[in-house]
Amino acid sequence: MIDSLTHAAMDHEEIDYVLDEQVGFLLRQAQQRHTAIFARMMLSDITATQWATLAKLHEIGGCSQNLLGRHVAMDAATIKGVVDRLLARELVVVNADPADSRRLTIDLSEAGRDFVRRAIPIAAAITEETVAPLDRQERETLLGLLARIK
Amino acid sequence: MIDSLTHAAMDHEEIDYVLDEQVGFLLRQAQQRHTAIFARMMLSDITATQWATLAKLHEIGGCSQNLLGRHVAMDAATIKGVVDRLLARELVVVNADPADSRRLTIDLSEAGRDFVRRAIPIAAAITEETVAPLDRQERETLLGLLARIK
DNA sequence: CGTCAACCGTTCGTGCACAAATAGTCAAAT
DNA sequence: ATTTGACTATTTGTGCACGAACGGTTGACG
Repeated sequence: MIDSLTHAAMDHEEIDYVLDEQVGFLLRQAQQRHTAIFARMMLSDITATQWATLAKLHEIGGCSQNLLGRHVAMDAATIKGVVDRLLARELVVVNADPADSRRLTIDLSEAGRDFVRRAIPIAAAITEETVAPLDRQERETLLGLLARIK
Repeated sequence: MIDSLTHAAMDHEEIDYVLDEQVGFLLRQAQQRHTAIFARMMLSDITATQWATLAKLHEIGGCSQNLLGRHVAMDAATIKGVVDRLLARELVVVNADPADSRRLTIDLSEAGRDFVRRAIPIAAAITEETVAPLDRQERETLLGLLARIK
């Protein structure tokens, strides 16, 4: 009797869906905290996306705008806005590609290179602060898992 | 000689900062993928934040707008926009709180309750798809680590 | 040679996210 | 009873993020 009642209840029972245990909800909150840490610690009100763009230019050197966007996981519309704001701060320079008139070549300006040099230790500290609740092994685990679902 | 050269190099060497290994950059990309999965699978062009709001209302019942925002990790300005869009779709209803004229009470509408019932299995499938590259134990680990840095 | 598919940058519209400022309301302490 | 401080919702402004559409360029292929 109890069994049949239980079984009948199961038939109509909703899936156990608890918002606070969903990976998407947790991802959003983790990123919110990271963004807040970034805004508090980074120089000159540079945002995380702007920093990603500068850091990638520092890694790979000059690059067409769209390709740069692919390197930092931004679509064409987004990278354009980011580059425009970096341009307004004179941290990057834009040149027409003489060999292909479709392309704009984006480079760090001298001020941009200087900024990156000063900001790298801060960016490292931001990462450290973001994962501060985790020990060294847990940090490695988290990076590995995130890389696999990205 | 080699040692002293190495040591001299270390003195001026920049911190090893590789963008693709930074937790913030990986978090953003993981969330981008989740958002894309969500947009592809969810009903009626409901976004992940709108869904979070509906699902939380389903969990806790009616709620003031600001408190609802705190439950779903959105500030007052953000939750207002989300509620406005849900209101335009007639998935929620708004009533003045008779006991406190500052408050607006947000509730699921009948259509909203119906939508949540139909969407819960889909939301569960979206979570499943997001963590599909991970096995059961890795999923648990990821949720635990994210919860600690959120 | 033409054309055609693939690529480049740009623009528009929608939707989060948050800081800061505003105005109204409430409760509690003086 | 007034004031104080906390809370409510709202508005404005800036910055991602992405889909969709556009026009221009390139290179390859028939």
